[in-house]
Amino acid sequence: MGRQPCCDKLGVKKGPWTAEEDQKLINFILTNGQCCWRALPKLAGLRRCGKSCRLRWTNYLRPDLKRGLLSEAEEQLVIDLHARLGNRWSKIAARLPGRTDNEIKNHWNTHIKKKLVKMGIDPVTHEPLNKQSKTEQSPSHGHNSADNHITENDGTAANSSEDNSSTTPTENCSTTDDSILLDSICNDESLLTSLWLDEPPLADDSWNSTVPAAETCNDQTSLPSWEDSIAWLLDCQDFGIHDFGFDCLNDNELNTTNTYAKQ
DNA sequence: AAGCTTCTCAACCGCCGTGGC
DNA sequence: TGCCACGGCGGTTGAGAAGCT
Repeated sequence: MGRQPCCDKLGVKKGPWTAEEDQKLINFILTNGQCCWRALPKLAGLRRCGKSCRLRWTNYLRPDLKRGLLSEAEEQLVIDLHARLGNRWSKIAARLPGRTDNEIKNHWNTHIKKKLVKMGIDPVTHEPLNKQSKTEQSPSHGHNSADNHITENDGTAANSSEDNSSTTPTENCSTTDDSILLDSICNDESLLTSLWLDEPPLADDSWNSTVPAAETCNDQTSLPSWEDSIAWLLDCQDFGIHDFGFDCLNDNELNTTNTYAKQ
């Protein structure tokens, strides 16, 4: 029997999104907020699966996304969080404002994994590879690496960063802000514990306040026109919010900015 | 310049957790 | 209590880009 498909496969378009589809999706979400993804395609006039719409929005169209490669500090933060949380990409992404789980997952698989292996570190356990080979006979070891990592941090991941600069070019400048972010998160055990305990992610919270619900955005007297909004969103796609300098804002500042924008 | 290989990342797939009935 | 619908997540795929010979 099995589950029903998430959407009617017949007549549902797949593959890369066109600019026109993007615009329809942006238009709809700006107008109505993020409501029922399943019904969205029909309401927005898209021949897409609701999941596909959600993915497109969260991974590409959201205006608060940073574009471009992860900075050195972000990369180090990902390594550190992965050592503690395992492949919980959404949780890791929640600690990196403007980054998506998909983006981090991709970066991990294409860059960080290789880098760690090169450095002799097992990307799964974050243990040195030779040490790993000695202990891998133990049936319990590595079975649930995430569980192991959360209970203790031997500092392997943190140490692993030392020769990062020699192995990978720094595509983005590693800012002081990034370093502060890294330090504050990595040193905050309670924060990491709360992540492990499925506390609501802050970055998502900040975003949630960005998109007005249909009921709450009726007062549009001061809002830019839809054309302006869409143009701005599409600009964000091209340049990334990072390029506007918004990434220096913390979540509260973003909230404030978003609240102000709604007024 | 052309063909081949490797890399990147957007997008899809299927499973899981949760809430409503 | 079980079923269903839905949103969300992580693993995987494949088309296009980039690099190499």
